[in-house]
Amino acid sequence: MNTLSFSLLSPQLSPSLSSLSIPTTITNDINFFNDTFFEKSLFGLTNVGDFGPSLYEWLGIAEEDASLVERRVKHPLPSLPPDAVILESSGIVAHSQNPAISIIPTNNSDVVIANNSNTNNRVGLKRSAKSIVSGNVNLRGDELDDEKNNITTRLKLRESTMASIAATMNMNNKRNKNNLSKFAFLTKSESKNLEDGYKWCKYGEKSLKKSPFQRSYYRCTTIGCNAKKRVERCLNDPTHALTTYEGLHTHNLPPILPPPSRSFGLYNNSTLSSILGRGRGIQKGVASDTGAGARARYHANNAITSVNARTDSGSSVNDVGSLENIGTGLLEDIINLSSVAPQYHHHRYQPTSL
DNA sequence: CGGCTTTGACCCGCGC
DNA sequence: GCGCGGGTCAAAGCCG
Repeated sequence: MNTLSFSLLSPQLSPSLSSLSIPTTITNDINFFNDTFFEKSLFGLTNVGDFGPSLYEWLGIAEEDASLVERRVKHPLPSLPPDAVILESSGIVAHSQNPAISIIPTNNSDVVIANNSNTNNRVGLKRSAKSIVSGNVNLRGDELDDEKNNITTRLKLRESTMASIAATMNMNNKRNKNNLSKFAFLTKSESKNLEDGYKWCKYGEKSLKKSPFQRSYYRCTTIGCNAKKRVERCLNDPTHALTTYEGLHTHNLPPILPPPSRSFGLYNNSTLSSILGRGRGIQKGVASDTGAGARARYHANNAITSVNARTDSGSSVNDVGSLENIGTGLLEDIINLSSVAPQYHHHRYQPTSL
């Protein structure tokens, strides 16, 4: 198997991520998706795990194998929307109620962005991973043709996805000047927030010199966690939101939501808002906590309560406890930024220039 | 009234 | 040293 290998510039921050090798060619070797892969992959780097199982399907891993993998890794992968489709041109777009529509580059220089006008060109991808990988299904002739197309498209997607992850990691490594793990996601979204399952506190917003749009600043609300993210509109395409993550989560995903489900819409913004309580619009629940500044938190009754230093008032957030209770997230929009937004080429990603 | 966002001020690093 | 621009702070204000 051909692989791409990278080394992190700041391994002291991520000891388990001192190097990364990912395949550049399609692999059906389940052994590749082992602990090392996940711990050293983008998912391990970002600790954005604890997602549903469907990315295994996305990657073309049979469900039974995915189950084995899930038992072996600490951080399952993002779930794929149930109505996700792969365009004939091998891009993937997640159509759902969730406004964070995924776009994955087909290669380093081509990105397919779907909209309602080209849905006729989509190839459905709702078959089980088992059927995709093993073909172990009873299909009519036309269905079999579709299935073959799906398999081909899926494998192409996996290949391009791996390449995309490699490119993203490579870009990230080159940017790691300040010993901070940093990477970005570009999502097609009317919302500013990419729902990743973590609970964020918005602590600032700035107008940017080089952009007519404002940048929002968030930090993870979990005590001791230094993860931050910034969200801004893509300069070239305001319909896309650029989310830049900085630092590593030191905890698992808080189980705010019900267990992973293939129902992507379950985690849309309105649902989040209703689950998480009162709020003002779409940011609620994703970037929510008490105000900025010194915060004290305590554990009580299997819950973390965030306490604002000014008001001593708390908001209930569930524990970050056992894996069995871990929720899910939607961080699945890995993209090679330079391919869709030229202004985001490597040299623009100096840690202090964002 | 509590929880959360907004927003102006302040801080800090960098380039000139 | 100064100014610019990005990042952060925290009081005020909004909303359910």
